[in-house]
Amino acid sequence: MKTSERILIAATSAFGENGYDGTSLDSLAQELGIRKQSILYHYPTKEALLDASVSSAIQVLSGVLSAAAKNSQDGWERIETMVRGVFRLAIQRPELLGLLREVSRLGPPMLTKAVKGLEPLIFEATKWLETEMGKGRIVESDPHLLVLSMYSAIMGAATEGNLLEAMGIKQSPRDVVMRRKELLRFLKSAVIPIVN
Amino acid sequence: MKTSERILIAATSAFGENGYDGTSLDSLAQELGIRKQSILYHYPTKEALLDASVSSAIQVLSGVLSAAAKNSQDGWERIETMVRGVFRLAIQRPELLGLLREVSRLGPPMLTKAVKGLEPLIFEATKWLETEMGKGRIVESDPHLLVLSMYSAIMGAATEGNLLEAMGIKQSPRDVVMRRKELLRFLKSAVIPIVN
DNA sequence: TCTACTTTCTACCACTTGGTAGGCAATGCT
DNA sequence: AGCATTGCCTACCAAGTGGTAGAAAGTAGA
Repeated sequence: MKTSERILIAATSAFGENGYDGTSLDSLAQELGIRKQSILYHYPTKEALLDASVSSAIQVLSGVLSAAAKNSQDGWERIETMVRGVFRLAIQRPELLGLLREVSRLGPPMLTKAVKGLEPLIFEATKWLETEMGKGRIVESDPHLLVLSMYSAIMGAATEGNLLEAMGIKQSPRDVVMRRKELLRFLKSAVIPIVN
Repeated sequence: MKTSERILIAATSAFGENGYDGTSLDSLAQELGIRKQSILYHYPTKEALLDASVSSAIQVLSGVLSAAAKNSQDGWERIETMVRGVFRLAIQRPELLGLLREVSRLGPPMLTKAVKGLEPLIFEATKWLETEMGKGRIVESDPHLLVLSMYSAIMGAATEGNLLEAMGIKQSPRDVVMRRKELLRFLKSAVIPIVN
Protein backbone atom coordinates (compact mmCIF):
# COMPACT_ATOMS: atom_id res chain seq x y z
CA MET A 1 0.00 0.00 0.00
CA LYS A 2 1.12 3.55 -0.71
CA THR A 3 2.65 5.39 2.21
CA SER A 4 0.24 8.29 1.91
CA GLU A 5 -2.68 5.89 2.24
CA ARG A 6 -1.16 4.19 5.26
CA ILE A 7 -0.68 7.59 6.86
CA LEU A 8 -4.27 8.54 6.14
CA ILE A 9 -5.66 5.38 7.69
CA ALA A 10 -3.49 5.62 10.79
CA ALA A 11 -4.32 9.31 11.16
CA THR A 12 -8.04 8.72 10.82
CA SER A 13 -8.05 6.15 13.55
CA ALA A 14 -5.75 8.16 15.80
CA PHE A 15 -7.78 11.37 15.41
CA GLY A 16 -10.99 9.41 15.92
CA GLU A 17 -9.77 7.64 19.05
CA ASN A 18 -7.53 10.16 20.76
CA GLY A 19 -8.78 13.40 19.29
CA TYR A 20 -6.89 15.95 17.24
CA ASP A 21 -4.92 17.46 20.12
CA GLY A 22 -4.33 14.04 21.60
CA THR A 23 -2.56 12.86 18.47
CA SER A 24 1.04 13.87 17.77
CA LEU A 25 2.72 13.52 14.42
CA ASP A 26 5.67 11.85 16.13
CA SER A 27 3.57 9.10 17.70
CA LEU A 28 1.75 8.63 14.42
CA ALA A 29 5.06 8.28 12.59
CA GLN A 30 6.40 5.84 15.15
CA GLU A 31 3.30 3.69 14.81
CA LEU A 32 3.91 3.61 11.05
CA GLY A 33 7.62 2.95 11.35
CA ILE A 34 8.55 6.15 9.52
CA ARG A 35 9.72 9.65 10.49
CA LYS A 36 7.47 12.57 11.17
CA GLN A 37 8.96 14.43 8.20
CA SER A 38 7.68 11.78 5.86
CA ILE A 39 4.18 12.53 7.06
CA LEU A 40 4.79 16.22 6.50
CA TYR A 41 5.98 15.44 2.99
CA HIS A 42 2.63 13.90 2.04
CA TYR A 43 0.50 16.27 4.12
CA PRO A 44 2.12 19.68 4.56
CA THR A 45 0.57 20.41 7.96
CA LYS A 46 -1.20 18.52 10.71
CA GLU A 47 -4.39 20.33 9.82
CA ALA A 48 -4.10 19.21 6.20
CA LEU A 49 -3.86 15.66 7.48
CA LEU A 50 -6.99 16.11 9.54
CA ASP A 51 -8.70 17.58 6.52
CA ALA A 52 -7.82 14.57 4.40
CA SER A 53 -8.94 12.18 7.16
CA VAL A 54 -12.28 13.91 7.48
CA SER A 55 -12.81 13.92 3.74
CA SER A 56 -12.14 10.21 3.47
CA ALA A 57 -14.35 9.45 6.47
CA ILE A 58 -17.18 11.42 4.90
CA GLN A 59 -16.67 9.63 1.63
CA VAL A 60 -16.93 6.24 3.31
CA LEU A 61 -20.02 7.22 5.27
CA SER A 62 -21.64 8.68 2.19
CA GLY A 63 -20.88 5.48 0.34
CA VAL A 64 -22.52 3.34 3.00
CA LEU A 65 -25.59 5.54 3.24
CA SER A 66 -26.18 6.09 -0.43
CA ALA A 67 -25.68 2.39 -1.11
CA ALA A 68 -28.37 1.73 1.45
CA ALA A 69 -30.57 4.36 -0.17
CA LYS A 70 -30.10 2.89 -3.65
CA ASN A 71 -32.05 -0.17 -2.60
CA SER A 72 -34.79 2.42 -2.38
CA GLN A 73 -37.33 0.61 -0.30
CA ASP A 74 -40.13 2.59 1.20
CA GLY A 75 -40.81 3.92 4.65
CA TRP A 76 -39.37 2.14 7.59
CA GLU A 77 -37.49 -0.50 5.58
CA ARG A 78 -35.23 2.10 4.14
CA ILE A 79 -34.36 3.58 7.52
CA GLU A 80 -33.68 0.12 8.85
CA THR A 81 -31.28 -0.62 6.00
CA MET A 82 -29.41 2.60 6.68
CA VAL A 83 -29.15 1.98 10.40
CA ARG A 84 -27.79 -1.48 9.68
CA GLY A 85 -25.24 0.04 7.34
CA VAL A 86 -24.08 2.56 9.90
CA PHE A 87 -23.90 -0.10 12.58
CA ARG A 88 -21.78 -2.31 10.36
CA LEU A 89 -19.48 0.64 9.86
CA ALA A 90 -19.45 1.33 13.59
CA ILE A 91 -18.31 -2.22 14.25
CA GLN A 92 -15.76 -2.45 11.46
CA ARG A 93 -14.34 1.05 11.69
CA PRO A 94 -15.53 2.74 14.86
CA GLU A 95 -12.82 5.35 14.52
CA LEU A 96 -14.60 6.84 11.51
CA LEU A 97 -17.63 7.79 13.54
CA GLY A 98 -15.37 8.85 16.38
CA LEU A 99 -13.64 11.21 14.00
CA LEU A 100 -16.91 12.78 12.92
CA ARG A 101 -17.82 13.36 16.55
CA GLU A 102 -14.41 14.90 17.16
CA VAL A 103 -14.94 17.24 14.24
CA SER A 104 -18.23 18.40 15.65
CA ARG A 105 -16.38 19.25 18.87
CA LEU A 106 -13.62 21.11 17.07
CA GLY A 107 -16.18 23.40 15.48
CA PRO A 108 -15.52 25.68 12.52
CA PRO A 109 -13.81 25.81 10.16
CA MET A 110 -13.36 22.03 9.90
CA LEU A 111 -16.92 21.34 11.00
CA THR A 112 -18.28 23.68 8.36
CA LYS A 113 -16.36 21.83 5.71
CA ALA A 114 -17.51 18.45 6.97
CA VAL A 115 -21.14 19.48 7.07
CA LYS A 116 -20.83 20.83 3.54
CA GLY A 117 -19.57 17.45 2.47
CA LEU A 118 -22.54 15.72 4.07
CA GLU A 119 -25.02 18.31 2.86
CA PRO A 120 -26.27 16.46 -0.24
CA LEU A 121 -26.90 13.43 1.96
CA ILE A 122 -28.74 15.45 4.57
CA PHE A 123 -30.72 17.16 1.85
CA GLU A 124 -31.74 13.86 0.29
CA ALA A 125 -32.68 12.48 3.68
CA THR A 126 -34.89 15.40 4.67
CA LYS A 127 -36.52 15.51 1.23
CA TRP A 128 -37.22 11.81 1.38
CA LEU A 129 -38.59 12.10 4.92
CA GLU A 130 -40.91 14.87 3.77
CA THR A 131 -42.42 12.88 0.94
CA GLU A 132 -42.77 9.87 3.22
CA MET A 133 -44.53 12.08 5.73
CA GLY A 134 -46.81 13.21 2.94
CA LYS A 135 -47.68 9.60 2.27
CA GLY A 136 -48.34 9.05 5.96
CA ARG A 137 -45.62 6.47 6.29
CA ILE A 138 -43.51 8.57 8.64
CA VAL A 139 -44.85 10.52 11.57
CA GLU A 140 -45.38 14.24 10.86
CA SER A 141 -42.65 16.43 12.36
CA ASP A 142 -39.80 18.76 11.45
CA PRO A 143 -37.64 16.62 9.15
CA HIS A 144 -34.44 18.42 10.10
CA LEU A 145 -34.95 17.78 13.78
CA LEU A 146 -35.99 14.23 13.09
CA VAL A 147 -32.75 13.66 11.20
CA LEU A 148 -30.85 15.13 14.13
CA SER A 149 -32.64 12.97 16.68
CA MET A 150 -31.95 9.89 14.64
CA TYR A 151 -28.37 10.93 14.07
CA SER A 152 -27.82 11.38 17.81
CA ALA A 153 -29.43 8.10 18.71
CA ILE A 154 -27.50 6.15 16.08
CA MET A 155 -24.20 7.88 16.74
CA GLY A 156 -24.60 7.36 20.45
CA ALA A 157 -25.48 3.69 20.22
CA ALA A 158 -22.75 3.12 17.66
CA THR A 159 -19.91 4.96 19.33
CA GLU A 160 -20.54 4.71 23.04
CA GLY A 161 -19.03 1.27 23.40
CA ASN A 162 -16.55 2.75 25.86
CA LEU A 163 -19.34 3.94 28.05
CA LEU A 164 -21.15 0.61 28.01
CA GLU A 165 -18.00 -1.21 28.95
CA ALA A 166 -17.39 1.11 31.87
CA MET A 167 -21.01 0.53 32.89
CA GLY A 168 -20.21 -3.16 33.07
CA ILE A 169 -22.36 -4.07 30.09
CA LYS A 170 -20.69 -6.80 28.10
CA GLN A 171 -19.77 -6.13 24.50
CA SER A 172 -19.88 -9.54 22.81
CA PRO A 173 -21.03 -9.65 19.17
CA ARG A 174 -24.32 -11.00 20.44
CA ASP A 175 -24.75 -7.94 22.64
CA VAL A 176 -24.01 -5.63 19.75
CA VAL A 177 -26.78 -7.29 17.76
CA MET A 178 -29.08 -6.87 20.74
CA ARG A 179 -28.22 -3.22 20.97
CA ARG A 180 -28.88 -2.67 17.30
CA LYS A 181 -32.20 -4.43 17.65
CA GLU A 182 -33.16 -2.27 20.62
CA LEU A 183 -32.10 0.87 18.78
CA LEU A 184 -34.16 -0.12 15.77
CA ARG A 185 -37.19 -0.69 17.99
CA PHE A 186 -36.56 2.66 19.63
CA LEU A 187 -36.30 4.46 16.32
CA LYS A 188 -39.19 2.60 14.76
CA SER A 189 -41.66 3.49 17.43
CA ALA A 190 -40.49 7.10 17.31
CA VAL A 191 -40.84 7.39 13.56
CA ILE A 192 -43.69 5.18 12.41
CA PRO A 193 -47.17 6.60 12.86
CA ILE A 194 -49.69 4.54 14.74
CA VAL A 195 -51.88 2.69 12.29
CA ASN A 196 -55.54 2.52 13.22
CA MET B 1 -15.04 33.60 45.34
CA LYS B 2 -12.22 31.32 46.43
CA THR B 3 -9.44 30.89 43.92
CA SER B 4 -9.73 27.12 43.95
CA GLU B 5 -13.40 27.42 42.99
CA ARG B 6 -12.66 29.86 40.21
CA ILE B 7 -10.04 27.46 38.86
CA LEU B 8 -12.48 24.56 39.04
CA ILE B 9 -15.15 26.41 37.11
CA ALA B 10 -12.77 27.65 34.44
CA ALA B 11 -11.23 24.20 34.12
CA THR B 12 -14.59 22.48 33.79
CA SER B 13 -15.63 24.72 30.96
CA ALA B 14 -12.24 24.54 29.24
CA PHE B 15 -12.07 20.75 29.45
CA GLY B 16 -15.67 20.48 28.29
CA GLU B 17 -15.21 22.81 25.34
CA ASN B 18 -11.67 22.16 24.17
CA GLY B 19 -11.06 18.72 25.59
CA TYR B 20 -8.41 17.61 28.06
CA ASP B 21 -5.49 17.68 25.64
CA GLY B 22 -6.74 20.90 24.09
CA THR B 23 -6.53 22.71 27.40
CA SER B 24 -3.21 23.95 28.77
CA LEU B 25 -2.61 25.05 32.32
CA ASP B 26 -0.95 28.20 31.02
CA SER B 27 -3.96 29.29 28.98
CA LEU B 28 -6.23 28.44 31.88
CA ALA B 29 -4.11 30.56 34.21
CA GLN B 30 -4.04 33.44 31.78
CA GLU B 31 -7.82 33.38 31.50
CA LEU B 32 -8.00 33.58 35.30
CA GLY B 33 -5.38 36.30 35.60
CA ILE B 34 -3.07 34.17 37.70
CA ARG B 35 0.07 32.06 37.14
CA LYS B 36 0.08 28.41 36.25
CA GLN B 37 1.87 27.60 39.50
CA SER B 38 -1.10 28.87 41.48
CA ILE B 39 -3.26 26.29 39.75
CA LEU B 40 -0.72 23.61 40.60
CA TYR B 41 -0.80 24.72 44.21
CA HIS B 42 -4.53 23.98 44.50
CA TYR B 43 -4.51 20.95 42.22
CA PRO B 44 -1.17 19.15 42.26
CA THR B 45 -1.42 17.83 38.68
CA LYS B 46 -3.48 18.49 35.59
CA GLU B 47 -5.12 15.11 36.01
CA ALA B 48 -6.14 15.99 39.56
CA LEU B 49 -7.79 19.10 38.16
CA LEU B 50 -9.69 17.03 35.62
CA ASP B 51 -10.72 14.66 38.37
CA ALA B 52 -12.11 17.49 40.45
CA SER B 53 -13.92 18.94 37.43
CA VAL B 54 -15.55 15.63 36.63
CA SER B 55 -16.60 15.09 40.22
CA SER B 56 -18.26 18.47 40.39
CA ALA B 57 -19.95 18.00 37.03
CA ILE B 58 -21.35 14.68 38.17
CA GLN B 59 -22.53 16.23 41.38
CA VAL B 60 -24.41 18.95 39.50
CA LEU B 61 -25.98 16.48 37.08
CA SER B 62 -26.96 14.17 39.91
CA GLY B 63 -28.52 17.12 41.68
CA VAL B 64 -30.61 18.06 38.67
CA LEU B 65 -31.76 14.52 38.02
CA SER B 66 -32.55 13.51 41.56
CA ALA B 67 -34.40 16.78 42.11
CA ALA B 68 -36.49 15.92 39.08
CA ALA B 69 -37.01 12.42 40.43
CA LYS B 70 -38.11 13.68 43.86
CA ASN B 71 -41.25 15.12 42.34
CA SER B 72 -41.88 11.44 41.77
CA GLN B 73 -44.60 11.58 39.19
CA ASP B 74 -45.46 8.44 37.33
CA GLY B 75 -44.64 7.16 33.87
CA TRP B 76 -44.00 9.63 31.14
CA GLU B 77 -44.36 12.74 33.32
CA ARG B 78 -41.29 11.83 35.27
CA ILE B 79 -39.18 11.30 32.18
CA GLU B 80 -40.37 14.60 30.80
CA THR B 81 -39.40 16.41 33.99
CA MET B 82 -35.95 14.90 33.81
CA VAL B 83 -35.44 15.77 30.16
CA ARG B 84 -36.46 19.34 30.93
CA GLY B 85 -33.96 19.42 33.76
CA VAL B 86 -31.13 18.19 31.58
CA PHE B 87 -32.06 20.62 28.83
CA ARG B 88 -32.03 23.51 31.26
CA LEU B 89 -28.57 22.40 32.31
CA ALA B 90 -27.51 22.08 28.68
CA ILE B 91 -28.54 25.66 28.05
CA GLN B 92 -27.10 27.16 31.22
CA ARG B 93 -23.91 25.15 31.44
CA PRO B 94 -23.34 23.26 28.19
CA GLU B 95 -19.72 22.68 29.14
CA LEU B 96 -20.80 20.28 31.88
CA LEU B 97 -22.33 17.86 29.40
CA GLY B 98 -19.43 18.45 27.07
CA LEU B 99 -17.09 17.40 29.84
CA LEU B 100 -18.98 14.18 30.43
CA ARG B 101 -18.76 13.38 26.74
CA GLU B 102 -15.05 14.13 26.78
CA VAL B 103 -14.61 11.75 29.71
CA SER B 104 -16.33 8.98 27.81
CA ARG B 105 -13.83 9.53 25.01
CA LEU B 106 -10.85 9.53 27.36
CA GLY B 107 -11.84 6.08 28.59
CA PRO B 108 -10.50 4.44 31.74
CA PRO B 109 -9.46 5.19 34.39
CA MET B 110 -11.33 8.51 34.49
CA LEU B 111 -14.39 7.08 32.77
CA THR B 112 -14.58 4.24 35.24
CA LYS B 113 -14.56 6.71 38.09
CA ALA B 114 -17.23 8.87 36.48
CA VAL B 115 -19.52 5.94 35.81
CA LYS B 116 -19.10 4.81 39.40
CA GLY B 117 -20.22 8.26 40.49
CA LEU B 118 -23.32 8.03 38.32
CA GLU B 119 -24.01 4.40 39.22
CA PRO B 120 -26.64 5.03 41.92
CA LEU B 121 -28.50 7.26 39.49
CA ILE B 122 -28.37 4.69 36.72
CA PHE B 123 -29.43 2.00 39.13
CA GLU B 124 -32.42 4.01 40.31
CA ALA B 125 -33.37 4.77 36.73
CA THR B 126 -33.31 1.18 35.53
CA LYS B 127 -35.13 -0.04 38.63
CA TRP B 128 -37.80 2.58 38.16
CA LEU B 129 -38.11 1.77 34.46
CA GLU B 130 -38.58 -1.89 35.33
CA THR B 131 -41.41 -1.27 37.74
CA GLU B 132 -43.03 1.09 35.26
CA MET B 133 -42.73 -1.59 32.61
CA GLY B 134 -44.39 -3.99 35.01
CA LYS B 135 -47.29 -1.56 35.33
CA GLY B 136 -47.46 -1.30 31.54
CA ARG B 137 -46.72 2.41 31.56
CA ILE B 138 -43.41 2.03 29.74
CA VAL B 139 -42.87 -0.17 26.74
CA GLU B 140 -41.26 -3.55 27.56
CA SER B 141 -37.56 -3.71 26.69
CA ASP B 142 -34.11 -4.00 28.22
CA PRO B 143 -34.00 -1.14 30.72
CA HIS B 144 -30.24 -0.72 30.45
CA LEU B 145 -30.39 -0.28 26.70
CA LEU B 146 -33.39 1.98 27.00
CA VAL B 147 -31.46 4.21 29.38
CA LEU B 148 -28.59 4.27 26.90
CA SER B 149 -30.81 5.15 23.96
CA MET B 150 -32.41 7.95 25.91
CA TYR B 151 -29.04 9.13 27.17
CA SER B 152 -27.70 9.27 23.62
CA ALA B 153 -30.70 11.10 22.26
CA ILE B 154 -30.76 13.64 25.08
CA MET B 155 -27.01 14.15 25.13
CA GLY B 156 -26.99 14.57 21.37
CA ALA B 157 -29.83 17.04 21.25
CA ALA B 158 -28.44 18.95 24.20
CA THR B 159 -24.82 19.18 23.16
CA GLU B 160 -24.82 19.21 19.40
CA GLY B 161 -25.56 22.90 19.10
CA ASN B 162 -22.30 23.25 17.19
CA LEU B 163 -23.47 20.79 14.62
CA LEU B 164 -26.83 22.47 14.17
CA GLU B 165 -25.20 25.83 13.70
CA ALA B 166 -22.90 24.45 11.03
CA MET B 167 -25.95 22.90 9.38
CA GLY B 168 -27.41 26.35 9.14
CA ILE B 169 -30.14 25.70 11.67
CA LYS B 170 -30.67 28.77 13.79
CA GLN B 171 -30.17 28.56 17.52
CA SER B 172 -32.49 31.19 18.97
CA PRO B 173 -34.09 30.39 22.33
CA ARG B 174 -37.30 29.69 20.44
CA ASP B 175 -35.50 27.07 18.36
CA VAL B 176 -34.08 25.44 21.44
CA VAL B 177 -37.58 25.10 22.83
CA MET B 178 -38.69 23.61 19.51
CA ARG B 179 -35.86 21.13 19.66
CA ARG B 180 -36.69 20.10 23.17
CA LYS B 181 -40.30 19.65 22.15
CA GLU B 182 -39.34 17.51 19.19
CA LEU B 183 -36.98 15.45 21.33
CA LEU B 184 -39.73 14.89 23.89
CA ARG B 185 -42.10 13.77 21.15
CA PHE B 186 -39.37 11.48 19.82
CA LEU B 187 -38.70 9.97 23.23
CA LYS B 188 -42.34 9.74 24.17
CA SER B 189 -43.35 7.74 21.14
CA ALA B 190 -40.34 5.47 21.67
CA VAL B 191 -41.10 4.82 25.31
CA ILE B 192 -44.85 4.90 25.80
CA PRO B 193 -46.74 1.77 24.83
CA ILE B 194 -49.62 2.12 22.42
CA VAL B 195 -52.86 2.21 24.36
CA ASN B 196 -55.73 0.31 22.78
C1' DT C 1 6.08 41.89 67.44
C1' DC C 2 7.41 37.42 66.55
C1' DT C 3 6.07 33.25 64.41
C1' DA C 4 3.76 29.86 61.75
C1' DC C 5 1.00 29.06 57.93
C1' DT C 6 -1.18 29.86 53.53
C1' DT C 7 -1.11 31.52 49.10
C1' DT C 8 0.93 33.35 45.08
C1' DC C 9 4.73 34.38 42.73
C1' DT C 10 9.57 34.17 39.79
C1' DA C 11 12.83 31.26 37.84
C1' DC C 12 13.81 27.11 35.81
C1' DC C 13 13.77 22.49 33.60
C1' DA C 14 13.35 18.45 30.70
C1' DC C 15 10.52 17.14 27.19
C1' DT C 16 7.34 17.35 23.36
C1' DT C 17 5.09 19.99 19.87
C1' DG C 18 4.49 21.23 14.71
C1' DG C 19 7.38 22.75 11.24
C1' DT C 20 11.83 24.18 8.19
C1' DA C 21 16.14 23.27 5.59
C1' DG C 22 18.45 20.54 3.10
C1' DG C 23 20.85 15.99 2.00
C1' DC C 24 20.64 11.49 -0.31
C1' DA C 25 19.15 7.49 -2.65
C1' DA C 26 15.93 5.57 -5.97
C1' DT C 27 13.29 6.01 -10.16
C1' DG C 28 12.23 7.07 -14.68
C1' DC C 29 12.64 9.99 -18.77
C1' DT C 30 15.56 11.78 -22.67
C1' DA D 1 24.85 8.39 -19.45
C1' DG D 2 22.81 12.65 -17.67
C1' DC D 3 19.18 14.78 -15.24
C1' DA D 4 15.00 15.94 -12.87
C1' DT D 5 11.52 14.25 -9.77
C1' DT D 6 9.91 11.60 -5.98
C1' DG D 7 10.15 9.96 -1.41
C1' DC D 8 12.18 9.46 2.86
C1' DC D 9 15.64 10.80 5.69
C1' DT D 10 18.92 13.56 9.46
C1' DA D 11 19.53 17.74 11.79
C1' DC D 12 17.51 21.56 13.81
C1' DC D 13 14.46 25.07 15.88
C1' DA D 14 11.25 28.15 18.36
C1' DA D 15 7.43 27.70 21.08
C1' DG D 16 4.76 25.42 24.35
C1' DT D 17 4.03 21.45 27.71
C1' DG D 18 3.41 19.85 32.71
C1' DG D 19 5.95 20.15 36.70
C1' DT D 20 9.79 21.42 40.59
C1' DA D 21 12.23 24.56 43.86
C1' DG D 22 12.02 27.96 46.55
C1' DA D 23 11.46 32.99 47.45
C1' DA D 24 8.17 36.66 48.71
C1' DA D 25 4.00 38.38 50.44
C1' DG D 26 0.06 38.29 53.02
C1' DT D 27 -2.67 36.62 57.32
C1' DA D 28 -3.68 35.30 61.85
C1' DG D 29 -2.77 33.91 66.53
C1' DA D 30 0.34 34.28 70.75
